[in-house]
Amino acid sequence: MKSNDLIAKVIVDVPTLGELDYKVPEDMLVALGDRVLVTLGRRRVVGIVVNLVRGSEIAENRLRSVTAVLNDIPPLPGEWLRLTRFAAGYYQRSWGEAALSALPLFLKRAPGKRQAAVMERMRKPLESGGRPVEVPELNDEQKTVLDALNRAEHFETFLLFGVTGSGKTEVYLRWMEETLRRKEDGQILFLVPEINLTPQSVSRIRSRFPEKTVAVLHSELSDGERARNWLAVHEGRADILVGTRTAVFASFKHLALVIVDEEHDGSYKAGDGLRFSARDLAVWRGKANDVPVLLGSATPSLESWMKASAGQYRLLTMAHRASGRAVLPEVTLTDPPEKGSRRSLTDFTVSAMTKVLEAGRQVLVFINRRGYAQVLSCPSCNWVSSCRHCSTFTVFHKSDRSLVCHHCGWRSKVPEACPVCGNVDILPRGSGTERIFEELEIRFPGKRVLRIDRDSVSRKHEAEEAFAKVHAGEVDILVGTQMIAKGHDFRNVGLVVILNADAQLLSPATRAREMLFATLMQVAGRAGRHGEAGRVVIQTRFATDPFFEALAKQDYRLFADALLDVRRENFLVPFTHQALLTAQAPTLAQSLRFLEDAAEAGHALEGDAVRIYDPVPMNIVRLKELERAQLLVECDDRPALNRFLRAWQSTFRVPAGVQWTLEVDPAEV
DNA sequence: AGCACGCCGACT
DNA sequence: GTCGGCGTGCTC
Repeated sequence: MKSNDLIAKVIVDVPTLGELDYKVPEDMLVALGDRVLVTLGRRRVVGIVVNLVRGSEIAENRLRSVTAVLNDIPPLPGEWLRLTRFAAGYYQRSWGEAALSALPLFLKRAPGKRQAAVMERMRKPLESGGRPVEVPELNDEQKTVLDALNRAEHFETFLLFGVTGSGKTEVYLRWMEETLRRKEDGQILFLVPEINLTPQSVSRIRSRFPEKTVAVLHSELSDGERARNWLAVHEGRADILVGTRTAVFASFKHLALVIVDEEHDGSYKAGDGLRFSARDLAVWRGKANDVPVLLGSATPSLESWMKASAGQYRLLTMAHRASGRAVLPEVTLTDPPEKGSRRSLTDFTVSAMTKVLEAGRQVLVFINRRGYAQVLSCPSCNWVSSCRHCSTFTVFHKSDRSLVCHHCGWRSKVPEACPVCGNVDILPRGSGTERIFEELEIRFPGKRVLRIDRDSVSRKHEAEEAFAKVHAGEVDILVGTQMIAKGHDFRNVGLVVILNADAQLLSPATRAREMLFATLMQVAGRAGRHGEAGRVVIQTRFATDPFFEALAKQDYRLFADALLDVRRENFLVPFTHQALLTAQAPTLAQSLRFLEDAAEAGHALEGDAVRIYDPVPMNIVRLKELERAQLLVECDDRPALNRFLRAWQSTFRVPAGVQWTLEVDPAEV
C-alpha cells in the first residue's frame, strides 16, 4: 500500500542495484544531490539522493529510513547527476557504481568524529601563482583559430587539427584567458593524457594564470590531495581544473569551457571498472552546459575526424609550425637488415646517424619493445621461452639475466641450456631497447647513449631526471619506447630513427594502424622542432604501403581520409558501433561455452539491427592462469545497441568459475 | 560489491 | 561432534 511518506531515491555503489527507496524522517532536511548514510542489508553505506518523492512501491515493512544527511559539502549538482546517469546507461553499469566511483574516497566514507576539523583542512587554499612567463606572439594561423573560438558562445565542438609544434597550447591558454575574463565565476576543464600531466606543465599553467586557482586531478595524487582538489572545483574555488581521464567526472559549479588536449590519446579510454571515454564524456558535458568544447590533436582519432568531415564538429586547422623557421622533417624509408642478421641498424641508418652526430645534434632511436630480445629460442629443437601463466613468450632481459612476461610480470632465470634438448647455444631473437642500446654503444664509441623505458626509469621522477639530461645536452643518442614519443619538446634532435614498426603495421586489430600512425607522427615530430630541419629514418619492409606514403608526407589528412573510405565501405568502426563481451575461466572451453550460450540468447532477442559474431579465443588466450575468449556485437544504430545490451545481460546464466565483462566502444578488437 | 546463509570435508 | 570451504542469493 502506498503511504504518503517522503521517500528519498538513493543510489549506492552496487553493480546490480538501481534507485533504492528510503524514508525521510519528518525532521530531516534532504536535498537532491545530497550524500546520505543509509543501511543496506547489514552494512551502512554512503549513497546519493537522486530524487525525492511521496510514497513508495516497496512494502512498508521492508522500507528503512535515511540514517543521516552528510551535508558537509554542497549537494552534487543536477548536471553531475545526469552525467553519471548517462555514463552508467551508456557503459552498461549501475548509476550508483558510475556515480560513486567518480567521487574521491573521502566522500564515500562515513564521516568520523573529527569531521569538522578534517573539512577545514580539506578547504585549505590550493597552491597558486608562479613566476610570470613570457607570452609568445601568435602567428596568423593561431590568430584565425583563436578568433573562431572566441566567437563561440554556446555549445559547439571544435576539432583543432594542428601539426606538432604548431602552437596549440598557446591557443588553449589564450582562449582560457579570454573565457575567464568574460565569465567572472566560470570554470575550465582541461583534460590531458596521462603522460602529459607533469608538475612542469601544471606550473606553466599556474604561471600563466597567477590570479587564478588551478586544481589538479590525476591518479598519482594521494586520497587527501584528490579530495582537496575535487572539493575546490565542486565549491567553485578553483577556476581551472587540469586533469587526466577521471577529471571528466569532476563536479563543477559553473563550467564555462572544455578542452581535451591530444584527443586521440589512448589514455582517455583505459583503466578497469567503468571503461569510459573521457573525450566523449567531455563533449557530453559541453553540450549539457551549453559551452564550447575543443578537441586538439595533430593526429585526431578517426571518430573525431569522421565527425568533423560530417560537419558535426567544426574543423580548425593549423598546418604550420609556430616558430617560423622550423620546417617539417624529411622522412626516408629504408629496408631493415636481413632476417637472421645480428644487427638491428643498417649501414644507411648508421651513416645518417653519424652525419647528424658530427653536426653536434642529437639522435632519437624509437623501438616499441622493452628488454633485450623478444624471446629466447633454441635453434636445434625450436624451443622458445614462454610464460608459465600466460600463452605468451617471455622477453629476455639481459641486465638481470631474466625472462619476463610483459603481460603478467612473471619472471624466471635464464636457463643454462635448452630445457627441452639440452643444447647450450640458446639464442636471443628479435630486439628490444636493451639490445639496441648495446649495439649503439658498440657502433658509436665515445658517444653518450641513454636508454629510457619502463625498466630503466621505473619511477616518475627518474624519468624526469633522464629527460633533463637530454635537454641539457648530456646525451648524444637517446633510445627508448613510447615513453620518449610523447610530450617532450627536444630542442636539438636532428634525427629520429624508427625501428620495428612493421610488427604493429601487420597487426590484425582494426585500430592498430591509426594508433601506429599517431605514434609515428608524434615521434617524427620530435625531429627539428627549433630552427634547423630534422630527419626521420624508418626501417621497414613495406616501404610501398600507402601508410608510409602518407607518413613520409606527414599527411594525416591523406591517411585518415583513405582509411575512412575503407571503413565506410566495409561498415567498420567508426561507421558502426561495437561492444565486446569477454569471458575468462580456468579453461577455454568454459569461456567459449558461456559466450556461445550468450550468443544464442542474443540471437533470440535480437532485432535484425544487431550483428552477433562468433565467440573466438582471445589473441593472448591464457593470462594469469585464466583462459579467455571474446564475442563481438555490432550495430549501426547506437540507441538500438544500447537497448540490446541492457536486455542481453539479464539473460546471462553465469556458471561457477566464469567471469565476464562487457565493454562498450572497445579500444582494441 | 559485501555479507549472510547453507550444506559437505579434516580437526581441537 | 564442530570449524570452515566458497556456491547462491539478496540488499530499499
